[in-house]
Amino acid sequence: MARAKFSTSSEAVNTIFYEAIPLFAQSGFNGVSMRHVATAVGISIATLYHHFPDKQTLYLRCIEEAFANKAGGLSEVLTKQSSPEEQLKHFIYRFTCLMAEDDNFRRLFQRELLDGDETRLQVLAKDVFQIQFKGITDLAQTLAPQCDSHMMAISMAGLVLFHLETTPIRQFLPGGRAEHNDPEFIAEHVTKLLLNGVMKCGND
Amino acid sequence: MARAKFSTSSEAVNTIFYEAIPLFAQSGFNGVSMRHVATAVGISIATLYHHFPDKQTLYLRCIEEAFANKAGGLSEVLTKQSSPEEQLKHFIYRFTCLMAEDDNFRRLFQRELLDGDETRLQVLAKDVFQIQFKGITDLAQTLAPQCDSHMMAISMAGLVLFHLETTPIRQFLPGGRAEHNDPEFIAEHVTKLLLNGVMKCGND
DNA sequence: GTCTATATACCGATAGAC
DNA sequence: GTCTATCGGTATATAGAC
Repeated sequence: MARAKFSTSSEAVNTIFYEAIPLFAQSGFNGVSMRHVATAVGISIATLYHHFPDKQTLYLRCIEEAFANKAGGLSEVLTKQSSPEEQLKHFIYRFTCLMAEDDNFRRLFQRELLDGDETRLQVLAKDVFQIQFKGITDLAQTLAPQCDSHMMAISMAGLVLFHLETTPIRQFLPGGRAEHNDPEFIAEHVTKLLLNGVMKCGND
Repeated sequence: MARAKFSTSSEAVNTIFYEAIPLFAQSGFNGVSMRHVATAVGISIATLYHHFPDKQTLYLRCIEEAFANKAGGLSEVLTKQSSPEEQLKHFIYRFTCLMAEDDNFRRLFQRELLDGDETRLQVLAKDVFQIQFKGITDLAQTLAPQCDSHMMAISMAGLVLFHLETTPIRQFLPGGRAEHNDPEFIAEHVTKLLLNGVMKCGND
């Protein structure tokens, strides 16, 4: 019998999450084998199966773990500021930084949009995003009462996320520069665009 | 010897593309086996390998094929209209319809953003998107000369694509309604947002 | 809690006949 | 151009010892 690497089960499980989440975020469900995960953790496949009944369950628990850790940070983003414009500016800046600093979360989310079945997306929407998304629609409602706040909330999040999502290819597209990947630069561009529209975007 | 299903090699190859592209778009490179493709086409694995040397090459040729078919459609989108506002409105509408009607193309693009290595993204940018993207930056330059046209072009495309990308989860988020998935509805929302900004988005 | 060993299935890829 | 048969490797998952 090999010496126990972890003294408690939850210690082992946490280490498995720590190693597996970046792997799944990087290569996706089908791109990561139980062997990969076990090797990364430094345990055998059998031990991995001792902690999780199957690969599907391991993956889902990783998703839950990665998203649960993020829900708290998203809540802080929507604190009240003086004016609606300040609220928007503050939200975009914090949201951009939060998404930029955690590629794992962002990539897992993108992968779920592509591969998640209806049940999984429903759980994700209800249990992880609902409260935060409601906060964004409320902000949109304050800023533009005459507008569809659901569409506006999607637009606000999408502007930020698409800039981050396209980071690896933008350097090869006309006009792409390194500073375009700076969260502060992205946040400033998105805020100006949202506040003024495309025609007056360069003005302050 | 089995009777020949296809009379020419290119006929077989085209049928392989026709079956393989939706499979790769749906499940990704690692989610589709050569067996799956061969079965979908109605040929054996060995026959598939007669037409493509390996799986990697098949996948890359599928990407090229799917994207080549789209490049033409994107060119038409940037025809000159009377005013810059009309140009923008026309571009957003055509771009939205084009992306909405071809899930395969859009999903393959999203997957490449997640999984494509630097070489593949460079080829994609230079050979597929460069000309079209240059057209969008030119439009952005016309609309907002004082603005970073690269950032603005990304924002314009991102607004449309993120609405399409989040279609499967939006129905579970607060305020989500079926008509939010209508390309015309999306195009109208995005156009208004770009032209007026968030504060005046509901006005015409 | 961890291991070795193994069952079973599928993977990508090839050989060689027709 | 297409097939059957097969190779070597890896996948998920389990059995059973310690």
